[in-house]
Amino acid sequence: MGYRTRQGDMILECLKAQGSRHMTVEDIRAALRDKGESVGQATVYRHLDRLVREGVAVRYAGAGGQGACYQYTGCGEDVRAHYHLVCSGCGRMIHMECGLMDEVTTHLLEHHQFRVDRFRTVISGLCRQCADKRS
Amino acid sequence: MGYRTRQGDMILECLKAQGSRHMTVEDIRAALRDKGESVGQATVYRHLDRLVREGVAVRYAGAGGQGACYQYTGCGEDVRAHYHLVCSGCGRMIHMECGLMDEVTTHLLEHHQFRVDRFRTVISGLCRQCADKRS
DNA sequence: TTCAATGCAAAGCTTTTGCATAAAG
DNA sequence: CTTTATGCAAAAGCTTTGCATTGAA
Repeated sequence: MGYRTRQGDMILECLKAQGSRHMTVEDIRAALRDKGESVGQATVYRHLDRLVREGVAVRYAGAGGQGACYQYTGCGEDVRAHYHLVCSGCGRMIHMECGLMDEVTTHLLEHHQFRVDRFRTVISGLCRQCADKRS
Repeated sequence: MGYRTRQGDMILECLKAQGSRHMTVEDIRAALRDKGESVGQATVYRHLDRLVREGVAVRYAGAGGQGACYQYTGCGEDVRAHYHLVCSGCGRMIHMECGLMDEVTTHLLEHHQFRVDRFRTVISGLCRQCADKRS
């Protein structure tokens, strides 16, 4: 399902190379441009949507309401269920495997008729270090 | 600094009347239209920006990069805690005020050293209707 | 009378879509 | 050869800006 292309590989590489940092669509295009490559913006959007759908990346709103941020998670569909916490201070991502969150998933389904998509859900907040720094 | 106007008062009233719920710019215009009032969208944006700057309201990103959400805070009083569920099928947003989620907030802080920001956190998934439609 | 606020329309952004062309399998 | 991916440009949202006009003080 889906052909493998040079552009797709390059976009994924770009995200991976950023480690715990997120990138906007323009960040990605700029990074590719620096390597002498040019990829259409529609193509970037289409690949990022796919990566998010597959759980390889997450998408969340950037500061100030501007363009969306994308970040590599390094986990595919077959990885054990977990949620992603992203620190809005340092950008670090925490993979959270926890019984309580499994309970939440079940609770939302049974009591709120809502089927959570863990791959699209990003819990935003501050990690310990960043929270300390601000108080 | 600034004149007091009918439009400004009406917009603030609108937000206040929603209590712990947020509104988009269009929600506000629609509510005013229901009262037989018509306020230009630029005016609504300008007032909301001001209210956010003054700390009277907060702004956060809505679903999938769509319109921003604004919520009355009551000048520093705590906004009543709730999480946002967004259906990726129909785009509808569900406000979830629930004891279990309060527990989650506490749990994340105490066991994962993570301070959740409810306004930036959007739980993505499918609502009942959309889930049924797809199976 | 003065100066800020309004409303409209135009402009700016980000993201999506349609379609002919190129590339993968 | 068939099907998917690409890239361009156009379209589609949301938000901001410019400017003549209205309304507050």
